[in-house]
Amino acid sequence: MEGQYGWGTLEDGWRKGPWTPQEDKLLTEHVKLHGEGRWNCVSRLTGLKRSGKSCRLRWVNYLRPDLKRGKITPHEETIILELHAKWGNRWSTIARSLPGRTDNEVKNYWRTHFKKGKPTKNIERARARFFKQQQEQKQKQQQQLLLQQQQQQQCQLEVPQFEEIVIAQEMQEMTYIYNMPYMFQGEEFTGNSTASSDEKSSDDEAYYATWENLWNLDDLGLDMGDEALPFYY
DNA sequence: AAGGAGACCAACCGCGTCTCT
DNA sequence: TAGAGACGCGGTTGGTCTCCT
Repeated sequence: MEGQYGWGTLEDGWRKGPWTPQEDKLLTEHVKLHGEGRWNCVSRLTGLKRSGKSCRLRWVNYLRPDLKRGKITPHEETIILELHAKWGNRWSTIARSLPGRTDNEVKNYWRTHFKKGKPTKNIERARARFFKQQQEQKQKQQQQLLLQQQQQQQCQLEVPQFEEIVIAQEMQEMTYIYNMPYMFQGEEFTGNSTASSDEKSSDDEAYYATWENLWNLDDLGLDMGDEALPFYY
């Protein structure tokens, strides 16, 4: 059974398609009165010819008063990238870290901006900046280690084992990546890009390859459990 | 000005998990 | 403990808008 019913269609007694302002009003009043949850009771209590599923979705994605309208900011974009690298397509988990944003919004944003290796200019700059800063960080770290070794040799102290040095470096990189979203806060990613392809060294390309994997995580079909590690492992 | 392409977003669907009886 | 219903999540679709040629 299917027929025209206002803007949408009526199927199995349930209305489908775009919501009308009247329906929105009914649903909003219902939630104000009874709170969220028990979505299957909504149609009975309000007279709305919408399934519980449809009501929940409309409320969560559109009617909730705490929703943030407008475009995703560069800072939010960075957070999305970071968390997607960490959790994959767990949109609701990612959305929880972005107050006022829904999983649907995050998912749509990811698909239009990053799916199929189509990073925006902002992301290109973010990547370039990430790489540059990480390189600087590494150089600094190596210089420090060298200095430390020299001092230890002079004092005839035991030099740290190679593994210890590597672990220390990795720890520092992890801290850096976790702090990325905060470093970009309130900025327009105007940092000088080092992304010029002609200037890339082989090391550069290795890092870029890592980022490319991040953009195409979906395509890898990875089954990441709760203990899934961030991409840089 | 018109048409095509791509971006954006609301909404639906299917499936897995949770909760209650 | 098992089954049914409710709920939540990720994937997908389709309509509208915007920009470019």
